[in-house]
Amino acid sequence: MPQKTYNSAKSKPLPNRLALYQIVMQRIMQQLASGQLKPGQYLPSEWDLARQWQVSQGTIRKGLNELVLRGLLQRQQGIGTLVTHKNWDWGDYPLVPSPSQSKLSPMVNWPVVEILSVTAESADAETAQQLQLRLAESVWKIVALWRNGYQVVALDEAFLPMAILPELNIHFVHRRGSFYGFLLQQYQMVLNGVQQCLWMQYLNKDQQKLLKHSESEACVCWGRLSTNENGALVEWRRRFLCFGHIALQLEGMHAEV
Amino acid sequence: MPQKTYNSAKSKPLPNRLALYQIVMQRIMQQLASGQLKPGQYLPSEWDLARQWQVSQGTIRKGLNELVLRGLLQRQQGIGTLVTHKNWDWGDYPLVPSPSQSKLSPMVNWPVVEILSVTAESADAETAQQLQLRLAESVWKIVALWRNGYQVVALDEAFLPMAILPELNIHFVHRRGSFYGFLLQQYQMVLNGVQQCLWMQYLNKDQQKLLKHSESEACVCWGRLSTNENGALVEWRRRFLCFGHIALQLEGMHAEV
DNA sequence: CAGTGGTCTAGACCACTCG
DNA sequence: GAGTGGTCTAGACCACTGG
Repeated sequence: MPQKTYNSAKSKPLPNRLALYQIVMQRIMQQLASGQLKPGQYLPSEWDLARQWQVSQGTIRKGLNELVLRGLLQRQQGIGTLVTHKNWDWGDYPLVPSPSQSKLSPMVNWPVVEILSVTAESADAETAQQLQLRLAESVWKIVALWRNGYQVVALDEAFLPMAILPELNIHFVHRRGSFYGFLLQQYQMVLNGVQQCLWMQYLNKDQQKLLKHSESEACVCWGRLSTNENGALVEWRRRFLCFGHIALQLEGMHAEV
Repeated sequence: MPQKTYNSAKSKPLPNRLALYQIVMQRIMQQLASGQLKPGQYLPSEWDLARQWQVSQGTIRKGLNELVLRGLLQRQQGIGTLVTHKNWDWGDYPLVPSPSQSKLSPMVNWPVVEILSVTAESADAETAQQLQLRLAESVWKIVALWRNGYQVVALDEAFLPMAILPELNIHFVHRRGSFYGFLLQQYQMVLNGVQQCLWMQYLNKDQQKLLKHSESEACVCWGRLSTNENGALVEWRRRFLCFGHIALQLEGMHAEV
């Protein structure tokens, strides 16, 4: 009689199936998106989850570790695993006082988003290249403004191929707090940033007005390209940043040893 | 007779010992620093390393995975594990054409560093706060200029507590290509970035001259705080960036699924 | 002390690449 | 088919936290 060893497929021999630890990740993320798991809340222990979902503790562990890397969870030896306070749409990075003016206490601020518009457009050269679309192919354009208190700190322009998200409901998007949470709940889609870059460019009139930015100065722009779990390019997002005496803290650049 | 199971200490019951997978990491990094392993070169297979260093394949695996996360190695299923082409001092991030002008081919450029000076100074307010020193405590200040071809792209100012690196040999530093490689070889010290942030500030006269930057415009500044493997703060580095039509590509923000 | 996450092992099978 | 990395299991022990 063969002993129970590696039952990879769980009766599903497809080559394209998700790994068990990825299913673990998805389950956790769905609980996050649905609100069943809230920031600050503790998860069941690894062994409990293993029993509950009928996989080994090591597999649960690997799945949770991936979510720790993504900044969704954090762990404390001897205590447990809990959900971080994270702003998905902003992209993990809080605002702090600029180091060059750091007499203040290190207050960490999370800006708040307001979605200004969701429109159907045709891809311009930049968007087409980033998302690997043909020129003028249909995309959704989402414009959003980030505020830290009363101060405007960033303008987002996100572009998503309409082919991938055909029935994106504009009103739904507007009502939600988190756009990425919306994607997860409506499309079971988890975005995974694959490339980021940083550059400077001059703003157009509309952008200047929204950011109250002067015409003569270039603005810092932070671009991010994201895929879904199948590797398809889903979003190209440009973020125009308005630093006052504020800095963007990119912490946790690597896993801690 | 007890079967061989978990022999954690390897005859070293200290509580502060490094984990085996961290020793694996150090060995690999030392081979990188010494030049025994070169960019593009393949490592022995996981099983070979496991036999060679008398640990299990899973432990080798975990160590290598950490180095993949740090961008030092990359893996290809069915092929092997190889050393990436990486510029330690620059911090992993290549220069690419700015997306807003992306008619060009996606040429990736690695800038070249020139160390301008290594001096002993006393910590100013910003440095003291970042490195958690007392005001005016002794630090090394290293100034370096980054060029992409003939174009100056960044100015680095790094501060390191003299207490941690008492005998830093100035001539040694100057002769080396990589400062972090130098630290690894001379001090067996591996820096681990723990915090990064991004802000804008005006440059002083010296900085303006080196970067050929105008007085009236603010410059993008990228700060990075690093510890050694014991968690001691070792370096506060400010990088003043001069984007032309160039962008800084921050790829591999998260582990790929 | 019990319970949690962290490390480690041994062994199995899967998926991919190449000759 | 041989060899590589990728996933998974079962079981062990360690290190930390709290009551």
